[in-house]
Amino acid sequence: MFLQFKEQVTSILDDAIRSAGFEIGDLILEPSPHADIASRVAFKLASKVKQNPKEIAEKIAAAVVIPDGSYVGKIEVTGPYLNITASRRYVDETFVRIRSEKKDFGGGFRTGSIVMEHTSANPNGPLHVGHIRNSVIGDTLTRILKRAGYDVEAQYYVNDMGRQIAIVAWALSQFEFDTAKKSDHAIADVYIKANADLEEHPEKVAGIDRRMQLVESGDEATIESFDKAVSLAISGIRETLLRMNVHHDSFVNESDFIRSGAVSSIVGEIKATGRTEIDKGALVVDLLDYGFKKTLVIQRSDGTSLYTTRDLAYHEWKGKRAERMIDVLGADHKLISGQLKATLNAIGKPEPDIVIFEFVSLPEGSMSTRRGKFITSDELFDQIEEQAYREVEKRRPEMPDEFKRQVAKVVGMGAVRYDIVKVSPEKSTVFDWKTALDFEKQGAPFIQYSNARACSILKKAEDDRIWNPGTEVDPSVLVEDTEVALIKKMALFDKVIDQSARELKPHIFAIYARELADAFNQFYRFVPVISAEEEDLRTNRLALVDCARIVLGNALDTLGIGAPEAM
RNA sequence: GGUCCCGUGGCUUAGCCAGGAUAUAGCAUCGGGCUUCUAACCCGAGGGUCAAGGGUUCGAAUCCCUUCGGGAUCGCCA
Repeated sequence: MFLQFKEQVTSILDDAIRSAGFEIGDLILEPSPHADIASRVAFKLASKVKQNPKEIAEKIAAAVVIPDGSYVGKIEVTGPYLNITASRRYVDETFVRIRSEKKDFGGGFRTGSIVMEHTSANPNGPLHVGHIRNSVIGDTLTRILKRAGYDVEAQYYVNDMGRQIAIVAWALSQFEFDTAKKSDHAIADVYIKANADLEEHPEKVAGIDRRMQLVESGDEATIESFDKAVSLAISGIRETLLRMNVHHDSFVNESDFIRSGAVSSIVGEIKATGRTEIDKGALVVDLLDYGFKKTLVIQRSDGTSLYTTRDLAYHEWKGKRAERMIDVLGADHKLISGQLKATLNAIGKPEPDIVIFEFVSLPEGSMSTRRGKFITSDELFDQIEEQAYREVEKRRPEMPDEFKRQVAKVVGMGAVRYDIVKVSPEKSTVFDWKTALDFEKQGAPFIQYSNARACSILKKAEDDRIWNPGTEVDPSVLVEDTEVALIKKMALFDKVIDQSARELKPHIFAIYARELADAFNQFYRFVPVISAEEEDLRTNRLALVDCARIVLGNALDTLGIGAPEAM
C-alpha cells in the first residue's frame, strides 16, 4: 500500500514543482517521524536555483493539488521540509486490502526469475554456527524475493570433488566411522583425524592428489568413494537445514560440470580471450584490467580443475537458467567472487550479484572444521530448545508437555533465526553461549507472542460468538492513535519488502517485523477489544486484530519463523 | 606490506551507498502499571566526544584524507 501512496505523492509533487516553476528531479522522499513521508526536495532545488529552501518549499506547497480520493491527505511545510500525511482513505483501504488479500498482502509487485545460491558448505562435516549465518541470510532473502513477486530457485552447490572431499573419502578408508552418530558429525570426526594424520605424514598427501586426478578422469571406484562421503555429510546437513526451516529447491553437484564437459568448454572460452598463460605449469588468467594484480589459477599443473573453474561453469549454467543470479558467500570469498565476476564478464557471460556476510568467530579465534574448532548448529539448536522449554515452563506450567515441547521448538528456532538475521551482514560477530541462549525480549518470541495474542483474542471472540471472520466491516470507526498507527505500520509491508529485495538486505525486514509487533502491542494495551462497549466498534477492532494476525503471520513466514497460535 | 569490511551510551544494534528537522531500537539499571482480551507486555527516567585527528560544505554519524583498533584476504584450498 505504501508503494502506491508514494507513487501518488510523487505524481502530486512533480506537478506542484513544475507549476511552481521549478525543474523536477529527485524528490528525496523518505518516511519521517514528522509525517508519513517527507521530502527534502527544497534543499536540492535551493542550491540549483539559488533561493531560500524554505521559500521554495512554501511555493511548492502552495501549488499542490490533491485529487479526490487520493491516498494523500495533506502536504504541509515545516521549514524547508514538505511533510506529507496520508488520507483516511489510505488507512481504510489498507484495512480492506489486508482482509481480502490475506497471505498475499504486501507483495507480488515484481516479476522475473532468480537463482539464489546459499549455504553451499563443504560436505566435510556438519553445519557450524558460522555456516548458518549464510543459511539464514540466504533463506530469508529467498523468502523476501518470493514475496516481492520473483520466481526464485534456491540452490545448494555441493562440492563433491574438491581436496577436502578427497580427504574425507580417504579418511573413510582409514578410520572407523561411528554409525551411532549423526552422519555429518561422524564425517567430521574422520576428516579431523585425517587432517592431523596428513600433517604428521606429509608423504601421504600424494595419495590425496592421486584421488583428485582419478575422480576427475572418471575412475568409477574413486567416484563412488567420493559420492559415499558426500552423501553421508549432505544427508546430515539436510536434516539440520530442515530443522531450521531452510529450504533448497535443488542440490547441484560440482562434478556434473566436469562430466558434462562444461568445465573444459569454459576453459576453452577463456583461453580464446588470449588472457591465459602457463605459470609454473598451471593455467592462469590475467585480470589486471579488472583491477586484480594477481592472476587467477584455473587449472593445476597436473591438469585438474579447481573450485573456481567449476564455479565458472556452474555460473554459466545458472545464467542460462534464470534472469538473475544471487550468491550468498562468506567474507573469505570476497576476492575470489570478484575474480569470478571479472572472468565471466571477460567471456561475455552474465555475472551474479554477491551478498557477502562477515565471519562468525569463537572467543578463542576463528572456526575451522579441519582442526575441529567449531560449534555445531545441532548443538546450538538443542541448547536453545532446552532454554526455550524452561521459558515456556515458567509461563505456562499448567499446559501439557506436548504443548511446551512444541512451543519450545518453534520459539527456540525463531530466536536463533531472528538473532542472526537482525544484524546487518557486514558486521563480524563473536559467538558466545551466554548471548546465544539469552532470549532477548524483543526478538522473535516478541513477534511470535504478538501473533499468538491476536490469535487468542480472535479465538475467545469466536467462542463468545461475538466474532465471525466474514463479517462486514467499516474501518472508519477506528480512530484511536494506536489503531491508525498499527494500520499505517501494516501498510508499510510492501515498502519494506521492496527495499530489502532491492538492497538484498534481510535485516531491514527483520527490524520492520519487530516494529510491527510493537505497534500491535501498543494497540493491545491502549484499547479494549472484546470488552469494547459499542458493538460496531468491537467488531471493527476484532477485524483489526484479524488484520494484525494476517500481517504478523506474513512477516513471520517471510522470516522463516513459525507462528504458534498459542504460547 | 597491499586490498576489502567493521568501529555509534556498560553490552548488542539501526541510520552511512543517494549529507539536512531533537542520532534508532533492544538488553542491562532505576521508577510506574496485571479483579479487565496471555505481563514473553505496556508507560516513564537516566545514560552518547557517532574510534581519534584533519578536510569538503550553509550543514557531516553519513562524503574525502590520515591514524589507531578488530575481522577477512593476498595463485595451483574452498
